[in-house]
Amino acid sequence: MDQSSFPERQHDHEACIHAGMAYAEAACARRNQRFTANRRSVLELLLAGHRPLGVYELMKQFDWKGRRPAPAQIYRALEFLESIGLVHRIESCNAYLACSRPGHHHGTVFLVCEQCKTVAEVEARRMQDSIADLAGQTGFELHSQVLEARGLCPDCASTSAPDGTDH
Amino acid sequence: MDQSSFPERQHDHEACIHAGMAYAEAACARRNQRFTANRRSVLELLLAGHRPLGVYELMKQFDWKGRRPAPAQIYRALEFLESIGLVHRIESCNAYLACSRPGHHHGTVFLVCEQCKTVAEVEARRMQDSIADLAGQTGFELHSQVLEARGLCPDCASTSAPDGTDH
DNA sequence: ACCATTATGTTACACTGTAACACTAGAGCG
DNA sequence: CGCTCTAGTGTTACAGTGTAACATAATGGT
Repeated sequence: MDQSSFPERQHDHEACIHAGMAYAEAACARRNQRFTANRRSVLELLLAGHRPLGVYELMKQFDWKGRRPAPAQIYRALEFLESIGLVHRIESCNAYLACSRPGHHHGTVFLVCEQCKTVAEVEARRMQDSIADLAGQTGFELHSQVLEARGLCPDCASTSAPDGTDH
Repeated sequence: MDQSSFPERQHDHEACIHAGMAYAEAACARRNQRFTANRRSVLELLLAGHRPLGVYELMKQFDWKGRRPAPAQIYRALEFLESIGLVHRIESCNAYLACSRPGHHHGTVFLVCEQCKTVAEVEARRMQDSIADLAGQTGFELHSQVLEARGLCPDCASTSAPDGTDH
């Protein structure tokens, strides 16, 4: 199998952090909203973590004048970042992930590795179309979707089945 | 639009409760596992509720010799019922739903109404195939999927846009 | 009857999420 | 500059979700 096509392997982490911060600046400017220290810190932690982080994890990492913020602080930043498409909530993890491709966050599927906890975000127009068809056929008015696959990323799949009988 | 095809409209509630209980009996017998009072009660509540119920809701409804069970009690029953495919966890609701079609619970999508909270469970082989393809192409070893659509069921969509401009 | 296994009853606690309210920083304006 | 309005913050308190651990009870097999 061509594991090199797995998204987590081919992206430039520094670049995506930078792109994320830059996109956030631009998006806020465009909407006349403020990219405050609080929001900036949460986004930086998520971009650096590069996997879904729970709110407590964020709180612990939040080195903030010697004190720790309350949950509400974090949730507010997350809600804001989600609203401009820079952060996704991964429902099956109760955790939040920085979007790796700001500006292209429509109809994506999250491939969640149950072992190393990394998440790949892949475009899935066919699934998007399928679910829209399904809604249309049944008269359901679609607002949003939760599309998450759980399993093992190529790295973990190969190490947990090193004899080659990995399927 | 043909709203009569929306699954929630065309099923026989009494029959699905009965089928669920009967299926549970059979599944337990087949596996030499016990269908205890605890498990039976939780399944009955879920079948009767016919929408996703949180653990606290279940606990409150659990009229059980004048006392209330602790969460662990409920979680144990839910875990068991999920393992034999009679209950699904709806991730985007943090709640549990009795399977409306016991024995056919593979590759289904849940259509969650954000207004009346009902959930329709529809077969979606195309989405199943798409996600399997996606995993195959990227070398991801797929274990399970979370496929949930959020929006308005036909009833709620029509009442919230009675002038016909519902999209 | 005995033992092993499975499930229950219970306590306690950790994580996740929200409501409410007082306070502060910025933006707009006279 | 000072006033006012708003968005965002800092904080407390609490509600909901989920698990660990351990003692007890019920069942099944020999």
